[in-house]
Amino acid sequence: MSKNKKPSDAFTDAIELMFFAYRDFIDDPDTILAAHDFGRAHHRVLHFVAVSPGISIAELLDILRVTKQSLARVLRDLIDAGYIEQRIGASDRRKRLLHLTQTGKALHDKLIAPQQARFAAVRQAVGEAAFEQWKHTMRLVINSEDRENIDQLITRSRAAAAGTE
Amino acid sequence: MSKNKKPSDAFTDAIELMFFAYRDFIDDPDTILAAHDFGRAHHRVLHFVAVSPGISIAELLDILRVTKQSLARVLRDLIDAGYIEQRIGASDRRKRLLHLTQTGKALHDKLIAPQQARFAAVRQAVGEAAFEQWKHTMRLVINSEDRENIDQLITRSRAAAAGTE
DNA sequence: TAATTTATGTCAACAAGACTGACCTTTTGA
DNA sequence: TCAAAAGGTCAGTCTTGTTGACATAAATTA
Repeated sequence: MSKNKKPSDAFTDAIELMFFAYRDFIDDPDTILAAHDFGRAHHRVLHFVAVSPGISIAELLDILRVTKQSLARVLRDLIDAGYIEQRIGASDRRKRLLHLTQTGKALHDKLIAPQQARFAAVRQAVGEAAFEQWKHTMRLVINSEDRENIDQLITRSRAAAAGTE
Repeated sequence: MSKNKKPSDAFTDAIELMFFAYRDFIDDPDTILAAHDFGRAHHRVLHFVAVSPGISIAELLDILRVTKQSLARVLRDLIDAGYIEQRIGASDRRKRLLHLTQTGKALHDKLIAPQQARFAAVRQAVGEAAFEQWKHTMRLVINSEDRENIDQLITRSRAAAAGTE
């Protein structure tokens, strides 16, 4: 009975999986952040500075898609608290290039750890191949016009991470 | 050089895919909602009432993981605007069971359409099997203690959707 | 050199949506 | 009958998003 679905009824499971997976995925860092009097907005800034050391304000605005004012507020908090430092650009002295301090790196590591553990468990459960397949599929959920930029960002992230050791 | 990664450097790509995929996934409905003077919070309520007709306030609070006050505000908006109606529970008259009105259903359809289109394109690109594999993997991103509840919710969603035709 | 554009900072004001804590009514069930 | 459960509501706070205006320093262009 009723194996027949309207086309418009499709994909509700996928949509709900996005909601619940994201909800849980973001929950562990949120708990840690609360203890530091920071919020998700601070986390996002910390993360993209971590993976793109030397990123400029304009680039960060482009990734986060928030206004200058929204960014300025949380960035100020992070700088004042000594987690991020600004360096004046060598080639273009108008630019403020952002870097994590040692404390900033430590906090980022602490925030990312539960998310890494989550994905380590997932890969463990489904296997390497299925996990790579998941990433490939997930990439296609992103707007097509953004994919190449994000590919580059992820490549840079890998390089930055490798440089940390 | 530096093919060797620290264990702590792993999964950054997966983490960023979560961020960007969710960002774009949520963007289309947001645009539609703005035209109706509603926000994401309204969307979430509308959605879970759509897929679980007759859901109670307490159940909805449990899914959304927000406070009674947060829910009350947006629910009030939706009821006042005629998108959701409350029916007093037959077996327990303390409960307010939530249902979409015809207008509510129409709005929900409009909001979910771009997300369905997004996943239709993804499934088209990767194939049925890989898409099912993606869903299986995505389910494991959810906290293990929540998975069975969500399985049931998704099953109910399917039933509700099938009943619509 | 002078004028313009770019990158960034900052101020004020506002809105959505989350939170806490208190207190209320209605209904149920022991 | 009375405590517990389901829900409603009030007041106040916080974070994070928004707009629009204006300021400064450095780079670029005419």
